[in-house]
Amino acid sequence: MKIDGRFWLTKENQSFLGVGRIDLLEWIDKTGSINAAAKEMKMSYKAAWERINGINALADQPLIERTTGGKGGGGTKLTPYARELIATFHRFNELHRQFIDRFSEAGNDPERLARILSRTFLTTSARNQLPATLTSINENGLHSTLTLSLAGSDTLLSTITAKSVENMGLSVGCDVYAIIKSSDIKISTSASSNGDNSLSGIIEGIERSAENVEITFRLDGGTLLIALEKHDSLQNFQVGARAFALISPLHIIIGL
Amino acid sequence: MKIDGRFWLTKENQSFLGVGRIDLLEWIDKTGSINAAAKEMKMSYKAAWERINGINALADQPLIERTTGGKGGGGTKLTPYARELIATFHRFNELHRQFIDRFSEAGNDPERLARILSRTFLTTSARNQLPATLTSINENGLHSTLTLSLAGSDTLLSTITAKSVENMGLSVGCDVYAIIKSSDIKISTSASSNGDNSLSGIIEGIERSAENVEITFRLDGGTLLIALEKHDSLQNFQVGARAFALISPLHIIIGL
DNA sequence: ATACGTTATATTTTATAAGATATAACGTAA
DNA sequence: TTACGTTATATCTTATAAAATATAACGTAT
Repeated sequence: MKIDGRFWLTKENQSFLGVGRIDLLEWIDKTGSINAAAKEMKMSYKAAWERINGINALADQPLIERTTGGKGGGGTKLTPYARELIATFHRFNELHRQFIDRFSEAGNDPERLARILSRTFLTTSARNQLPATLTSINENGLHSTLTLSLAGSDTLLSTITAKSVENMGLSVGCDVYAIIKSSDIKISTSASSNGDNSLSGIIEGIERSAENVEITFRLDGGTLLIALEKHDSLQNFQVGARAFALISPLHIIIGL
Repeated sequence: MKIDGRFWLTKENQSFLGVGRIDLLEWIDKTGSINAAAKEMKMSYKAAWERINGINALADQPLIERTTGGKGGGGTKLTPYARELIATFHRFNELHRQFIDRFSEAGNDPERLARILSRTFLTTSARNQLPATLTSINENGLHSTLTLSLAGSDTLLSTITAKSVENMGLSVGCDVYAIIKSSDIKISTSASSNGDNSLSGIIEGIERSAENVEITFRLDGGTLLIALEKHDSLQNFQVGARAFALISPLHIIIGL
C-alpha cells in the first residue's frame, strides 16, 4: 500500500495547470509547435489546442505566442513567464513528492507524523542562511570540516560533528545552506590569524542601538551578511569601507 | 492563483482509497447500509457498490461486513481495520492540507516563494533541536531575550535579534525549537556565573576520540543533550555523575 | 501565383462513464 | 407463507468526453 498525490494550480476555482499541461508546455517549448507537441504526447491536435487555449484564457499573463502562416506555417513559442512558471512548478512538484514519500515512510506512527510536519517548514532565527555548495569533507575524529563554496569565489569552512555528516547524508557537490547567527559574525579591518573564516567585502550599512551595532556586509562574491556586534567592539567603521567578516567554523550550522 | 492538491492510497499501481471513497465509507458507518450511504452522497446504489467492491477487492484485510436478508433486509458494517484506515487518512489529509496551504500563502510573490522553498525540509547539522515553549520575550535594543520552557521544569534563555522575532512572528506561547550545536554546550561540575544557561542533569554516556569527547547529557526534566568538547577541557567526568550543561544564550538559534 | 505547415474552428463519429431500470437471493419477523 | 429492505447483478439508456475528419485563414519562400 503506497501513497500517491498530485497538486495543481487553480484560478477562480478552476484548475488550470497540472502536470499534464506542464508536460504539454514543455513539449511545445522543445518542438516549437502545438501540432508536434500533440504528436509527441500522443494526443489529438484538438485536445492539445483546447488545453493550451484554456490555460491562456485563465492566465493573467500570456504564456505562449502563436503565429500563423509564414515559413513552416507558423508556430508557438513560450513566453519567459511560462518558463518561470514551469520551473517553479517543478520545484513544487519535487517537494510535494518528498512530502508524500515521507508519509509513506511514517505509516501509522503518530509521533513520526507529527515530526514530519514540524520539520517540513523550519524557519530559523539565524539572520544568515547562505546558499552554498559542498566542495570537500575532511573527517577528523568526531569532527568533520566542510569546505563550502559561496556565490562568486568566496569559500567558507564549517566544522560539524561527523555524525551530522552521516545523518544528513552529506557528500561533495551537495547544495546546502550555511546558517550563521548574526552575533557570530565579527567585522574587522584585519583578517583572522587563528583559523577563523576571513571573508573580505564592503560595509553596506550600519544601524546603531544603545548597546549594539548591526552591520550589513557585502562579500566580494556578492553574498550579503548581517552581523551584530557589541558597541564597544566597533572599530569606528563607516559605510563603504573595506573590511573582513570573521566567522568561526564552529559556529556555522549546515542546513540541507 | 492558488494551489490545490490531493493524495490517495494505491495498491499495485491502482488507486483504491481517495477522499471520495473515504466519504462513502464514513456514510456507510453512519447509516449502516450502502443504499442509504449512496442516497446521502447523491449517487446511484450501483456506483456506490462498485466503489465499495473495488476497495474490498484490493484491500488485504476486509474493510466491511455485508449481510443480506434478515430484519431490515440486511446491511453493511465497517470493520475496526476500516475505522483505523479512515482515521489515518484524515491525519494524512490534515497534514497534506497544511502543506498545500503553506505554499498558497506565497501567492504570486516570487520572493516569498523562494523563502518558503528554502525552508522546506530544512534539516540542520545541529545535533540538539529541542522542542520548547516560548514563555517570555524581553526586547533590548536590537536584541531580544527569549525565555524557553523545555520538558520538565527546565528553562533556557536565548538571545536573538529583535528583527528575527519580528520576521518569525514569535509570541509568548509559541511552540518552537531551540537549536544548539553540540560544540556550543559545555559540561561542567559547577553552574555558570556569567549569565549562561546552567542546566543540571546526569551524564549518560561518554565517547572519546583523539582530540574530542562527545557527552550524552540527560537534563533533570528529561531532555537529552549532546555536547562535544575538546579533550583537555574535560574535568574527569564519568557516566552517572551529576553536572551542569552550560550554554550561552547567544548560541541558541530558534526554529519555528 | 502556388505550395507549405502551421493555427483555428466546426462537425461527426466513437468510446467511455454514468445513470436508470429491473430482478434475483437472502433471512428474519409477523 | 408472505412482506420487507437490503445486497448483488445484469441490461439498457443517456450523457459526457475523446477522437477522427474536414476545412478555412495565415504569411513567407519559392
